[in-house]
Amino acid sequence: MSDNYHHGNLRQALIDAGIKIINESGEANLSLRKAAAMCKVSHAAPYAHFKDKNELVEAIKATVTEKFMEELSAAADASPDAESALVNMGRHYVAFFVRRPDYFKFMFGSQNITAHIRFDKQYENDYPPFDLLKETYLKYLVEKRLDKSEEEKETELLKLWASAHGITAIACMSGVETSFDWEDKIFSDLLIR
Amino acid sequence: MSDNYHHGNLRQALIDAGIKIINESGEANLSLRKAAAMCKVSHAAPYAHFKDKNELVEAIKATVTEKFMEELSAAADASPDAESALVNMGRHYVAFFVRRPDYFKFMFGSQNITAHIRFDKQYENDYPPFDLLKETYLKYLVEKRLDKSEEEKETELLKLWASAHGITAIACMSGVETSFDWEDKIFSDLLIR
DNA sequence: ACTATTATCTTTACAATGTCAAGATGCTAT
DNA sequence: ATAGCATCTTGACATTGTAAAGATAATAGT
Repeated sequence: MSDNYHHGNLRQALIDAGIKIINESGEANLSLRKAAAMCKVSHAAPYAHFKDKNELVEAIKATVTEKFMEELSAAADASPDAESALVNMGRHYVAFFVRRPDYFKFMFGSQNITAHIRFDKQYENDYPPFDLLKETYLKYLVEKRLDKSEEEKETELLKLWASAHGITAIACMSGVETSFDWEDKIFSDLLIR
Repeated sequence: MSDNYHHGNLRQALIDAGIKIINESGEANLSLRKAAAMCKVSHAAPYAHFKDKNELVEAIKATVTEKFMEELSAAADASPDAESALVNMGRHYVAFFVRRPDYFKFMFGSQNITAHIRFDKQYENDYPPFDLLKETYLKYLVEKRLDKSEEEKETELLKLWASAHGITAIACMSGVETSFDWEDKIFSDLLIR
């Protein structure tokens, strides 16, 4: 192939450029034209490989999902049994994205909310729904006369919030199918302990 | 106030217009100029009330959070004790956004992933990480010789995924503070039952 | 009541972007 | 060798965010 005119593998190069842009300056800065420029190609060249910007975005997401899968599989394979595989996968699920928060924001679009889990100090939370949850949870502990360690409390509160948030995220995804009303059961389950 | 020139409460009107746009055609379609047009005001008028587009977006988010809080508070207030308040809040947490998935997408940007929780039929999932989790969970059941109902399995699988996803989302938010390594504990906790 | 100040809004302008259309270039199969 | 196709370029246009300059209305101070 000639050096200038035909790029060789522009499609993959555009995906890589896109990932680089997202890593360096967030999704807001991702544009077809910038990705094209990084590949030293005209601004309309991407249209030979992607129908529109969204198709590039989807391709990038597919690539990230692939990497994600590799890490999860490795975690599962490295575990002696399924139980530890589950725990390990959970850990890597979190770790993969925590290492690159921009990926998570890109894939799932997380918000910038400041919330303080700790109980030992009074913090100002800027997300009232979390405050309410925290307060209610504390009331629950008092009512039930449960005496938990700082650590236990943080774990449980985070579990409650994470489950609510995670379930909501999943429920808002178009294709989730369940056969019964799982919500109630899950939230009460979380408290029986 | 004069009718044309000074709007009266343009700031709130822009927020309302923004919410309407998001409800009707998603966040991608939200633009300062459209919101301004809906308020019958020139395209630069919003700059008297918002520094830039992001400030309008943040104001809209604050409004949504307010409504969200109202629903959660109502749920808590209507509950006889804190335990049921927690369960109720969880239910309304989900319900609020499920009623308007666009709000959740706007607030937290959820993806369109198709995943099938059900075990009684073989579905094609388009999100491999979920498949892996499902498989591993099934292995776990076999290894431990656990015999659970379809309903129990679905609940538990969803709980696992939701927790992982929710914890990740929360961990990727900038300001979350914890005092210890909660991840491990949470994932193993979820299995002890 | 009059004027100065400020908040609000308009008009104009520009750069970045997504997208389309027309054409150029190089590859490949017949 | 040539026809057809994939790939890329150039040029154009509409949408958008944003800045600057000025117009208009409300308000405060005198």
